[in-house]
Amino acid sequence: MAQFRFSEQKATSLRHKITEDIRQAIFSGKLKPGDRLRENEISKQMGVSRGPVREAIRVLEQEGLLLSHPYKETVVADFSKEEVIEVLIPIRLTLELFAVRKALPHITSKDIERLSQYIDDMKEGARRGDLIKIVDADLAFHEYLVSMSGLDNLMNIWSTIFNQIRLHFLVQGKMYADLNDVPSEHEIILNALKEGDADKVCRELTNHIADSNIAQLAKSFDD
Amino acid sequence: MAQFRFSEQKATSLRHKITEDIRQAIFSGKLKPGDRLRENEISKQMGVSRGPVREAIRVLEQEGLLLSHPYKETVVADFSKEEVIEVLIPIRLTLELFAVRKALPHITSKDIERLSQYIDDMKEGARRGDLIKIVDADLAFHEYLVSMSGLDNLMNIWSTIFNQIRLHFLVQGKMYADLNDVPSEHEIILNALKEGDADKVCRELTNHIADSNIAQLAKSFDD
DNA sequence: AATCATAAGATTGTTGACAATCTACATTTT
DNA sequence: AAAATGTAGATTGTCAACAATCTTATGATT
Repeated sequence: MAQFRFSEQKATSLRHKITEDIRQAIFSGKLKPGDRLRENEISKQMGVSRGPVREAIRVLEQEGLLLSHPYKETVVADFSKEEVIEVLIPIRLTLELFAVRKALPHITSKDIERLSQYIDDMKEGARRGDLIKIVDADLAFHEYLVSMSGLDNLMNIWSTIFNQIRLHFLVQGKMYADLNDVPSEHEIILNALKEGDADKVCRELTNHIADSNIAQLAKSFDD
Repeated sequence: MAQFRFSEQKATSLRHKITEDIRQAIFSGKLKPGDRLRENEISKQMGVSRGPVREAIRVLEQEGLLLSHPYKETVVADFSKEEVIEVLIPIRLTLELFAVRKALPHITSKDIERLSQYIDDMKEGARRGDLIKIVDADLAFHEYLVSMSGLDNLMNIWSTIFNQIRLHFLVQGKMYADLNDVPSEHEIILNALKEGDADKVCRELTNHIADSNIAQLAKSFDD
């Protein structure tokens, strides 16, 4: 096995899996905002003790996905439409613009290829009416965009904010006005990236994130 | 006691106090970047069990102040000068500008008064050469500025970033070029706030945060 | 009936013991 | 001596029991 290399084994622990499981339960809609989490119930269902469950809760609380006060119940967080529109989305946009400006100078053809792939996924999702596939590809596209900055810290903050927005949209139900718009909007961004025009990329990103998202939310101002 | 109201009693718990104690140890310089945290040692010194200590570690890990991997040691995080200059300070500035624009329309004379008080504290600190007093007042000024936006979520994100920056400056030692500049720089911002000129406030804030901080860091580019 | 007090049960917080894993050092092997 | 192997001790991860606090239901008091 001269040249062969095994891929690195990242040690894991119960609390990491539990954290991921709960997060997954939230983003799959099985746990909705306001739903209560009982440590006992969770640990019994998972077949583990309450210790690691509590640690997972602390992590998710810090991510803003859970709310918890001493001796009081823990519930899934809820983000008001106002907070999403006025705070979360503008912050997300700011971070993403910042990331893209950082990334643009040293972007490679591999990056373009990968972003292209995500757009293809969106197209296929749109064709088959597979909302989950579109959501996943949408997330993957933007996540990769931010990761291209190479700034771990930025990535972490962005993820936190993005997840909060995501949770709000999830509970709102309607995420996109028209599934077919999703790939085309991202294609515009990708094209601007290819041209290497930072200002244009930012302009299109702003269009995409701020305008479309907020318009989508504003439309349902009656609930 | 017709009109009187007691201040709310927020129930607390060991893990909160422990979290605060460790955070305090970091910001007081007793724990420096790279220093190792042993759960056993901490719990014995504090006279508590490891459970709440571990939960506190999870919280601080999520805040970016500690680094921890399964079965590996936990250490105090370190932020490179590059990361602080290129990422953390720009993000901090962005968030603070955002907060100030949100706050400006409904700012009150009470707010102005309070900010004024912090500047007085800076002056007294400068006169007595009390660095800690200046640092505290500086933090309090900006924290209050952000809190005036009324956006809890924004406040949380800002605090996280600010603490990371703070940790870096702490370890660098030299925080201000000249103690006497601190109150005057903040006075400029306060005056712009009084005028209610959002653009001017933002311009001065940018000057204050980006330029002075970064210049201060850049000066010591030899380490 | 509405308010207050009380107690039982449920839930979260904390603890000390045990298990899994890592680290550093000693031992062997080459 | 250098590299590989194998312990012993230290450290982190997990567990199950116990304590503190909250919540709810019940009954007493007005």
